Amino acid sequence: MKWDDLGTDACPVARGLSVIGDRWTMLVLRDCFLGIRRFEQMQDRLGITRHVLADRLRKLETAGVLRRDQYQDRPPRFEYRLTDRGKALYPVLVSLIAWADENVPAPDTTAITLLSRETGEPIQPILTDARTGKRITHRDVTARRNLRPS
Amino acid sequence: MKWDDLGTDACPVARGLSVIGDRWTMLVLRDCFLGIRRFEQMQDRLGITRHVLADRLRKLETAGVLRRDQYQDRPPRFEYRLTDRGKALYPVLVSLIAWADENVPAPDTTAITLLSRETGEPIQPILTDARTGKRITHRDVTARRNLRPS
DNA sequence: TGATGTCAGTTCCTTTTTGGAACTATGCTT
DNA sequence: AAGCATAGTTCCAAAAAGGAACTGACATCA
Repeated sequence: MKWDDLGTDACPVARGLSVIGDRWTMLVLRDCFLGIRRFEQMQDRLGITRHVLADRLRKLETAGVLRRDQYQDRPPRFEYRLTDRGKALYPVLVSLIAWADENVPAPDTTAITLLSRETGEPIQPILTDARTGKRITHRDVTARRNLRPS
Repeated sequence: MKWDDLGTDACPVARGLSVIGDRWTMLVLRDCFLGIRRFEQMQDRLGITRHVLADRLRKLETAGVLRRDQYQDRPPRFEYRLTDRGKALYPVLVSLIAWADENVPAPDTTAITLLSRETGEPIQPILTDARTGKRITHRDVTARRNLRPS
């Protein structure tokens, strides 16, 4: 498999990674979820080089994950916002945060906790099945490859 | 920020991506979750170049996500298995699958469905808070940066 | 008026990473 | 003896990322 073919692969993992599976994209999206919208701000925060950032934003726009809005005419200025498709990536981000918090040691100065906006209590994200309400672990699940009639 | 510094960043997203945030790593782990254990098999399935695969496996072993087991002495042969830390990545993988299935169109020949091993029914993974049982969306959550006393 | 600053990029060049193919080493099978 | 299997390594070319400077349209400051 070649990187450029991931987007049309039968496997959803491959297709997903064709959009978010590179060094910087999820960090860009993290900033979007934190409310960062502008090029300069992202570049300052991420330390990514400008043309790589421009390229990623273009690709995310093409993929329908971000929308590029003009917020001022003269001179023309743009900001990037998550679309619904982008917002739908939140579980991926949260799962990653939960994993990293437990499995990749933080430097001892800072860390981040997710809090319920309602109660202010820390949340503990787990994956459940919407139908049964039961927790999902890799032991409970198999994968079926569906061949559609052609 | 530089790529090599991600691993010690205060942000768990950055730390997580320092382990799994490159082009191929999650595809390698997908195969591991599917029961693939050997170098040749992974290389055949992924089409990744051999030295990149060797490098990723080494890094995943160093990160404690995979364990390299010798399964035969003469000649020495090894296989790679998920550790508990690796298995803990399952929610990230499932969230990605769920997102891609809905948001990155598949070619019309095949797709993959996750099934409950118990009931055989398709599962519909959602993220919930283990404490309250409520569904987690990005509107319900804020992030707190914890400064520990030094 | 000129100098400086902001924003959203682009351009140019260097360094790093990846791709592609061949090669190594050890034993097993025909 | 000639392949085959496994788990890599080595070498070179191509692609991607890093770094720094530059552009263009405006605003602000002195």
